[in-house]
Amino acid sequence: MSTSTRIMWFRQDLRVGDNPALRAAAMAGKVIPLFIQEDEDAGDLALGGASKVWLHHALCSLNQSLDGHLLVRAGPALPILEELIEATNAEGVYWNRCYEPWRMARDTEIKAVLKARGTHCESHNGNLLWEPWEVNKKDGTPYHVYTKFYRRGCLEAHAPRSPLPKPEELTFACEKQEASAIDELKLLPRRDWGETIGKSWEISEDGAHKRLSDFLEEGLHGYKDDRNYPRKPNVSRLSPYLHFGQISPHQVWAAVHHHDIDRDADHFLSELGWREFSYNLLYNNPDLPSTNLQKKFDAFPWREDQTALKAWKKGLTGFPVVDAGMRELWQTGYMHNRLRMVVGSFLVKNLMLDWRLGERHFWNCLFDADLANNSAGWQWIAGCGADAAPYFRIFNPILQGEKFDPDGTYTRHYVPELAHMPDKFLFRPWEAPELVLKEAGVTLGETYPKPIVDVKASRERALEAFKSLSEGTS
DNA sequence: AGGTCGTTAGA
DNA sequence: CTAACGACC
Repeated sequence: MSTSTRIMWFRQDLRVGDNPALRAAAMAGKVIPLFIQEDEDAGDLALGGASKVWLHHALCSLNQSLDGHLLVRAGPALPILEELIEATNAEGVYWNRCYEPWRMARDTEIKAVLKARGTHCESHNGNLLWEPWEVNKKDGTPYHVYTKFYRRGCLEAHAPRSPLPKPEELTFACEKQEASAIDELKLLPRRDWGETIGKSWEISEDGAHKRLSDFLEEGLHGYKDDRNYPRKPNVSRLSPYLHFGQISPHQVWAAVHHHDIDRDADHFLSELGWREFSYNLLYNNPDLPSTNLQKKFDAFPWREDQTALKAWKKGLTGFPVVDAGMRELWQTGYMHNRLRMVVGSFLVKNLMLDWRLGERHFWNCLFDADLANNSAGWQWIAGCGADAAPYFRIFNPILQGEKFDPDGTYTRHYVPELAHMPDKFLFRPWEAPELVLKEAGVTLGETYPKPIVDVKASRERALEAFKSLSEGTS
């Protein structure tokens, strides 16, 4: 092996297994593993509170995997890299690509500057099964319809590569680092929220693989149907691990292929396809996080209502299934996908508040906050995105509860003040007779809010508003 | 990846 | 009278 020094710049690939850039760096020389807290480069897209908590633990774990050698810095990436190259005589910098528009622009600049000064730069694909610029229709333009994108654009192109093993040999070109360096990034909040929020997760590369194998064992069978029931163990909960790269989609893809690809496995893989689709949309539409993909929505008459927004964020809308979802988010840094659709529809359609407000809140509160997935998801539920839910598809927050949480287990867990409500009225407590409320220990407006909107009237209001948009193209 | 309403087949 | 289905929003 060469004795030259190589910087491995970790970003959203906080793992040792299946890490193409790390492997390449390790084969080329001695390695300086580096992480940069990039909030200064990120601007408005600085990490949300929950993401910081996850990142803190992920870095501690990665540092352990690297035997304490992880260098940690904070600030604009380019000067930090230049300074480190200067100080260590590093001959190359290696990273796995990220796809946030601000990162792509910045990485291009970094590559140009470093190459100009004679430093070798290598970027790899560690995060996506298909590069976003690879998947296009025959005429070279991007897909707008998910099924075509995935079935034709992805699956018929080439199979995802197999996961790479850990580097056979990893020699460091730096000393062990002070254990307190990660603490000094001050990623953990002062209040105890940071500790309680993460307690049900094992935030490490090993934890990611345990989660995957548990899911394959307990959750994949029946996935297609049971993934919609928030109390069932049939969702993978891999999203935060995938976002931070503690597991790669290639590793997940390969592990699923060790099973029969039945309808459940096929459906689960297609959810990875949605992740690819979101990245493809973001790549082709850098304004996806802030701008309606369908221009006609620019004229949409969003309401201003701070009181309603606050009630939504706090899980005090008076709609038990909505409140359960919002409280799950606040308490655990996660929300089941079915609930994301329900609370999203409620915000955008029943409250008629701008989807970007929901996007921002999710960005702050979700462990898996991911620019591509979050913005594509909100555009989907708002109806302004690509291959989006048609505008008239408005979830009924009562029926969704009755259908997907039929015995109320999930809702009662997160809305304990309704624990003793009978199933019949759990999702519509305002319709319960006085005696039923009294026996359940519920006083509407005191122990639990009255509904902040009328379902029927707000639904019609949203349909009217959407109808008012010009029926012009896109 | 929905909901609502009207119609119809069937208890 | 209710469940199942399709049209439409």
